[in-house]
Formats: sequence, structure tokens, C-alpha cells
Amino acid sequence: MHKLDESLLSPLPPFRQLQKPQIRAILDQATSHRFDSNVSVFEQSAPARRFFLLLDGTVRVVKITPNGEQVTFLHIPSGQLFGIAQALGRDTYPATAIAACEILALSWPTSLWREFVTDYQGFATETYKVVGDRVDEMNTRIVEMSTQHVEQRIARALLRLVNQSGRRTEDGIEISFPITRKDVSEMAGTTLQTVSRLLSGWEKDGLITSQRKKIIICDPHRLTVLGDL
Amino acid sequence: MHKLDESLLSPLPPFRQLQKPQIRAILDQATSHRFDSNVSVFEQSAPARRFFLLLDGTVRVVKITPNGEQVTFLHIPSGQLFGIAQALGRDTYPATAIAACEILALSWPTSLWREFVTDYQGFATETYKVVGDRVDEMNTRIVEMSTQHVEQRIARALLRLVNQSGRRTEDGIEISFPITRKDVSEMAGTTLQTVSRLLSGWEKDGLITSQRKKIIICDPHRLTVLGDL
DNA sequence: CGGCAGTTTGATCCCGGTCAAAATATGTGG
DNA sequence: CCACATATTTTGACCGGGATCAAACTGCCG
Repeated sequence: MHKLDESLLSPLPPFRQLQKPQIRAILDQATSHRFDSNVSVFEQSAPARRFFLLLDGTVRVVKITPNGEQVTFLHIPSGQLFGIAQALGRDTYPATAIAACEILALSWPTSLWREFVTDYQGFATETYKVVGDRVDEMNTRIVEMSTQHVEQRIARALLRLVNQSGRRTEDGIEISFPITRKDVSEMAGTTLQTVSRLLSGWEKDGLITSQRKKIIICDPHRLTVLGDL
Repeated sequence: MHKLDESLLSPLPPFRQLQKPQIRAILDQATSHRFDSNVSVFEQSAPARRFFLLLDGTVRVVKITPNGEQVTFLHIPSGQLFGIAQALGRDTYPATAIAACEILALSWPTSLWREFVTDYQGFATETYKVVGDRVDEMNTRIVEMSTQHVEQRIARALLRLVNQSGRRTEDGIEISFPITRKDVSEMAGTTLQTVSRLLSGWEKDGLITSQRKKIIICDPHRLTVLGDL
């Protein structure tokens, strides 16, 4: 394996307060991975042997119900830790992580987690902040599902994606990884047909543009208004 | 304030590994509170100045939407910590905590959190396990809301309550605090009318018994079957 | 006993799920 | 480069679960 550069980690929140030699030590213990789109990084309820840092791409976190239905929980943007079950005292992964596009990630054995938390200044607090952010996101998901209509849930789901992995283009802000109507429906708790109908309508109104597996938000502001009812 | 006994804390997970003098020190720093039913312990988005331990009773954790609708997130059973925003790097409470009945609680200033985590063996890991459990519960909520019908969501909401604060009676297992149809509807993301209809049906079938603000589950097994579809 | 909080029940309506089929991209091997 | 198989999207028709509106009923407390 070729040597990884310290600058990979030094700007990321969990490592920001560390010195070069510490980062070097962390990197030297890491394994790097490449995953193709739609390949799973780990599976729900498997023993959590490693934890991961996403260097490039987006990871989709999904749960599969006993009846085979999928629910999408989160999208992890690059630069964030994931698969950090041990942060919450779990020893198995609570969900499945799937590469939403081709991705690059580092990983470390779970056994190092304790070490990172105790040895590295700021690692614990920063990672718990990330966990806190995700809990917040799940909270708002629950509130939305309880109180809002499908249209607003879809609008908000798209805006969430745009905010964390949007890429500016000439037509508007593009979601930076391939995403299907089915994917969106699994985020919003609805069906792909309904998503298709809504998106078609929004495209007619100039709110968005879309091709197969690609969505560009042209008018985020009006979409926000829709999401707020 | 009268002296609190060490045996209050010693059997609880976060304190289980501690010695008597340590528990004494913790108790001596605590403030104790009594809240009447329906009084709020703290309000969402207020600065998180203290964290709490519920000694007796049940606390309902709710969020209020901009449009004034309430969504119930959790019920905290006695013996558990709550209001532990700092565990996830927050400095405000993410939700409102309301006494579901008359309750007793202890509290400590947020500034002691760091101390507890570093000084007391097992406190950190045990509290993160509690956080992990609540995250799990929210996860299953999201899955349920995305995939299941109202009937199953209500069934599961009741079973969750029964499992964590059920009290055995001659007729079945009773939910140990006053709970209205409206409360149940806010847990399941539906309306009080729908809850009323469903519960009436179940009562006719002998699954439950209910009086005003009181629900007794007579046949948990059949209710579980209903909840699994 | 009056009044309020909680519950029940009925009637109606519509959002969004379901079933079905066609249209449009993408990819693959010959 | 074309033909065929497959994945994704679109659109239509239908209908049912559950929200909404409305009103009566029941216990409970001061």
C-alpha cells in the first residue's frame, strides 16, 4: 500500500487538534479501501470489527425490514466517520452501509477506538458532535414523518442532500452522486411512482432538472418554501 | 434538603461500578426535584444547564413543531438519565421533557458532566449505552413510520410502553402512568380519533381494557402479532 | 350540578398507495 | 454498430386507509 499523506486527515474535525506525528501514527494503522457503486461496506447486524472514515464519495445508510423493504437513514458525505457503532456501545452495525457511488475510505480495527478516544485530544468530543448531528437529523425525520405530507418530505429530503453533498453547476445545484426515484422514495417513506409524479411536476415548474439517476435543484429557495408547507 | 441514601444510585447501571464514598460525593452534589404531572422539567432549545436522573415516575420527551403540533419521542422510565444533551455535544436541550405523572428526579449542573465521565469508572460507557438504546428506538420508529400502517404502529407503541413501564395487575399489564388517546396518537403519528376507534375494537376483542387515561394490555401476545402485521 | 377534559361514533373526502403498462435510457455481446 | 435484455422513468386508472369535520356522550372535579 502506498503512503497516505497527513493532509488527508489534518483538516477534518476529529483530527484537527492533532500534531503531524500523531496523524502519521493514525494513518499508518489505517487500511484504505475502494468500493464500487452499490457495493456494501458493511452489513447490518454483522459484528462491528472496523470503523471507517469516508475520504471520497457518498455512503448510503439503509435498514432492511423483515419483509424486505428498504429504508434509507442517512447519507454520509466525504470527510465523516461512519460505522462507529462502538461510540454508542454497540458491537454490531445497526444498519447497512452502501457506496452510493465509487468511494474511497480508510478503516481501523474497532480495538483502536478506545485508544483514539483517550489518546487523541478532541477526537472524542468531535465524534460525539457528529453523532449528535445524526441524531438531530433522525429526530427531524421522525417529526417530518409524523406531521408532514409526502410532497414536503420529498422536498426536504432533496434539500438535505443538496446541503451536504451538493455540487454547483450552471443550471443549479446538483446532487453529487447517482440517485434514482426509488432511492428518493426510500428516503421519504413513499413510493417511486409518487416521487416520479412530484418531480415531473417540479421539473415542469422549473424547480428542478433531472435526467436518469441525476437531479439538479434549480431553485432551492422555492423548494424550501414547499418543504415548509 | 434531607440526606439521600446511597442505595438510590448503587443499583443503577451508570453507577454500578462505583464505591460508596464516590456515590456519596455524587449525591451530595445533586439537587432533588418533585414535579407534578404535566409540568415540564425543561424546554426544547433552552440552554442545557443541568442533567437529570429520574428516580420515580415517567417522563415524556416531546418536540413541538413550528405549527404547534406535538410529536412524542420517548418515554423515560425511572432509573434512567435524561436531559444529557452534553453527551452529544449539544448545549441546548433538543426536546421538551414533561412529567407524565408525579415524578422525582435528581439533577446536577452540566459542568459536572465532564467530571463524571472522566472520574467515575463505567459512567461513560453505561450512559453511551443508554444513548445507544434510545438511538435504536428512534431508528425503529423511523422504519415503522416508513413501512407500517397506523394499526401496527399503535400496537407497537403500546407494547413499547408496557415493556419499559408496565405494571402487572390481575387483568393484564397496565401502563403505569396516565395516558390519553391523544398521547398515544402523538406517539404513533396519527389522530386521537383513529386511536380511539382502534382501541375500541381491541377492547371488544379482549386484547385490552381501558378506562379514562388508563390502558391495560390483557393479551400482549396477540397484540405483538398485530404489530408484526 | 355545571363545566371541562377526555372519549366515542358517524359521515365525508382526498392523498397517496397499488396495479398495470408503456416509454425511455443504458449496457452487453455478437 | 446493431439488436436485445435490463434498469429506470413516466403515466394512467382505481380505490382504500385514515384524516378531517362534526356532534354526542361520559366521567370527574370543584
